[in-house]
Amino acid sequence: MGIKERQERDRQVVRQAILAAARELFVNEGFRNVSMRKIAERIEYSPAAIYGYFPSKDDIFFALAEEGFRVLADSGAAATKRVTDPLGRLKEALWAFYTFSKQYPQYFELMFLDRSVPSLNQDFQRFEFFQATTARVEADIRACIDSGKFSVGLEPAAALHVLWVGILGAAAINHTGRLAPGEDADALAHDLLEALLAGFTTTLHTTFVASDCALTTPVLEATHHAS
Amino acid sequence: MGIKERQERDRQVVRQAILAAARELFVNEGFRNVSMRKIAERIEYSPAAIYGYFPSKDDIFFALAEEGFRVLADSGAAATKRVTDPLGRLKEALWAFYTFSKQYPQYFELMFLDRSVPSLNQDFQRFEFFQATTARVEADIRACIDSGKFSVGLEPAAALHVLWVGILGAAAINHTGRLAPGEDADALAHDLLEALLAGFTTTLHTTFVASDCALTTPVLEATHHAS
DNA sequence: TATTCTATCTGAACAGCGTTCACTATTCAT
DNA sequence: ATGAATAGTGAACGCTGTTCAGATAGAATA
Repeated sequence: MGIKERQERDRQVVRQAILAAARELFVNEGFRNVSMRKIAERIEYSPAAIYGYFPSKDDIFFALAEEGFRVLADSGAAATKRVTDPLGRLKEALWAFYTFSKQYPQYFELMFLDRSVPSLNQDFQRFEFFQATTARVEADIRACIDSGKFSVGLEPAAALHVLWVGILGAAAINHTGRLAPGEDADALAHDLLEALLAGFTTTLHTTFVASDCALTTPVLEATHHAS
Repeated sequence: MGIKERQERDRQVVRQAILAAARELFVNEGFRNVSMRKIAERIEYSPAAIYGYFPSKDDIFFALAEEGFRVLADSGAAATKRVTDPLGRLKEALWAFYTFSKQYPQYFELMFLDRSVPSLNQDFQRFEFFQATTARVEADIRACIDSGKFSVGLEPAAALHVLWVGILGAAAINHTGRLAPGEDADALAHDLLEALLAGFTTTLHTTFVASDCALTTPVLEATHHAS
């Protein structure tokens, strides 16, 4: 009674072929150059055939994003494998994220910058790989706090988000290339992490209080923006 | 001999009508929902007519981005208008950027996140408004350093980029909404700036040296990434 | 005034896109 | 051998940015 199994196996082969073709277009030709017809041409099927395996183009991107999170998680694991010092592990993990954004710019854009894939906007928190990774880094941050290396007045989860969002900004600016001519994105990412970690080791939590400026309310209430 | 002038005036009227229609679609319906045909329908012209005013759709987006930079520059100017303290001005300017990203998400995406408009990738440094604004903030940073408020071992330009890239990351995460369920983007942006400024006031510049980890070389040389 | 020239706008078309659907061909279960 | 289920196709729908020949209107010239 191995017929059903073989059929299922065949299905997976075609499914993987679709994903491989999509991934190749995605990585090499870029995000916007992936089309159902191009995928179909590469696997020598008709465009309509793909819809027997994926409900829509978005679902293909969703599957690619899952791959991306797997690769990112493995990158982080590999980067922190040989380091036992919590602060060292933290640095490695953060830099692994930045490195990932440079090595797989298309994946990075899909996973963290793009808004055009509805399923990704909705089910973002479902990616276990990402959750597992953040949990691991969070533990390192907690260790840094407990050992007195960090005196930041933040919960580990919040501190992680601060660091991660910071390096995300550096990755984003490197991705778009929107930098002043003389600036180097790598040095920028480096300096940013340095400043953030320095702030974590010494912050008295009084530098940036809300009453200093209009931090809690929008600065622009009425603008001259044309409607 | 006012005929040429009137013709030119009429041209500008139509040109502005095109931009107004594009802007309305852009702001209300979103980035990807702007199409030449929809613009044409709104101004009651044929789609082809637009090409007499803009060489391509990209150039319309370029013009919208210019508007965006103007709005952003004005936001920054308004936010820092009543503040004379350099550090206060710096905070206001940074927060004005974050506020802008929330108030005009479509502009923000076009100006700082998107890569699908070729002309923006190429001519980014040509936006004078942005340059003028950064120069002003840079002066405030220099004042902070000179007065001893900042002991950061960075040039004002580099320090500005660090701060700006940090808040850009917070804006980006708020834009995509890719945050853990319990997290608040505003608080995150706040904590990030706090940590960065704290790092600037106290950093000994020895926290994050390259030799500590593989900061200068990619962590992922060989991955299991399917080719 | 009649004619030529110029600028502007249109309709139709091209090539591409995601997606749907009636239909065929193949394979499995009875 | 017959009926049912499955996989894949070709054609089409409505959309996209863009191009181009032709029409129309107005200004400049004779």
